[in-house]
Amino acid sequence: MTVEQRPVAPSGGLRELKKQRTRDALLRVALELFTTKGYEQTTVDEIADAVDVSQRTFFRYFANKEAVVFAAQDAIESHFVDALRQRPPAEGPFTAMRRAALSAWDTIEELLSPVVPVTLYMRTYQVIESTPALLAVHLRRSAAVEEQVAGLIAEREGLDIDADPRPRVAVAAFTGVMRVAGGLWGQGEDPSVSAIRELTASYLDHLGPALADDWRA
Amino acid sequence: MTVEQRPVAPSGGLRELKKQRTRDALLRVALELFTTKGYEQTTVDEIADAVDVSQRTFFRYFANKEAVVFAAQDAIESHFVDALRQRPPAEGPFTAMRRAALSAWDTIEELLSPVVPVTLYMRTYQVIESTPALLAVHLRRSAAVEEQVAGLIAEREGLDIDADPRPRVAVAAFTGVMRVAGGLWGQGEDPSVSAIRELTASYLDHLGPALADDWRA
DNA sequence: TGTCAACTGTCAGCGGCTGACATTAGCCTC
DNA sequence: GAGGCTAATGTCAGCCGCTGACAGTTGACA
Repeated sequence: MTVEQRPVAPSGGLRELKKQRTRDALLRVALELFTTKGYEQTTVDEIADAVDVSQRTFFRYFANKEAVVFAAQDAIESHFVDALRQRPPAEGPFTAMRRAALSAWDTIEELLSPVVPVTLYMRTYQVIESTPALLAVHLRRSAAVEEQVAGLIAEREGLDIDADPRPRVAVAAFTGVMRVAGGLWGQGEDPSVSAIRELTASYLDHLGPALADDWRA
Repeated sequence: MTVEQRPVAPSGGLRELKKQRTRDALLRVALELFTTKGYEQTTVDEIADAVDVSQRTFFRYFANKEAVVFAAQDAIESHFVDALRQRPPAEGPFTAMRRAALSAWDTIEELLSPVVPVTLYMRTYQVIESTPALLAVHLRRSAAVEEQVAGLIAEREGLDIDADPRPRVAVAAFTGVMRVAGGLWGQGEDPSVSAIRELTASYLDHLGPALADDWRA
């Protein structure tokens, strides 16, 4: 009942519907402000005022100012994890992660658009990458996902995650590369889904060669 | 008292010395408090009071509360970068990074002890790993170092960092593994330098095997 | 319609942090 | 030494994020 409701699950009730509306309004207004005047330049009071709601109410919907920024990211991350779960067990760890990532990008529009315009999210991502405080939180959240993914990989391979280092190591390398791609995309000029998708694919392709200690081959 | 003493060292001024002392005092008191009662449970006012200094003065020495925590980390990171710079150019990227990391751990005592007791730093590291806000900042800082290291690697190999993805990819994989080791060490029970050193070495050894897509070999 | 529970607003307050201005104290010259 | 200069510090006021407490409002449901 507190802060982390799902954007979905409407199901009748005027009360529920109003809540849904306020939450959506807060989310969109906030992202709009963040992407136009910047995250730190935007005050929680401004957001609340724009939605005609008290500041206290804002904090009843979102645990803190950051939480608004990562509301969409939440969905995306579990989207990727779901995709990974559906990979056939025969695929090796890297193949599975790679395909899960790419297929997650492919279906991101359907996932996001009910909640937030996709282009707004894309701009939000760039705000994350360029705002130190947000980047820090983003990295920490990624680390948490990473741990979860490592667990999944260990499970797929029938390994004990605390006994065999390979799941965590492989996932660390994988998400490290993903992060590089995301970072470069955030700095680039093409804020489209296809751009980040291609970057991801290309950089993952370079992981193997990059690990050889002799690059002059 | 009668004899006028000329300061032998040019940096000997009383003013400079006092500044040094307050800074050191703030640093140690802060780390001591953080490691005993926790980072968020410690107030900047407490720290300042313990050193008989106004809160405002604290913020003149450290940009923010976090900065105290990472003061030592600063030294360590540039220590590693320096070690990497001194690696013979013939070494491949991974060999160079690996040896730089291990040699940095080997000489960490001499580096730290003038500023802060090494055991205090070790405990501080565990506070970082277990405090979400600090972990986030730590990861962001690591990302910055990563970028710097990628530049160095590119330079060693005579590559254009924006044209060839391999430097960033390799470094991302490398530091990903380092982070896993650091995280596990922070959760473990042996807060010694040798423990983290061994963990680091062992996990780096697993990077190659972990990247093979078939782990049943 | 009236009761109950959920949702919201208001208020007071804490902690991190900053700008502005006054005060102290090291430094340097005469 | 006395006095002027300036860096370092203290004090004060205030913003912003965030929280607990309490009271008022408004859906839900008998």
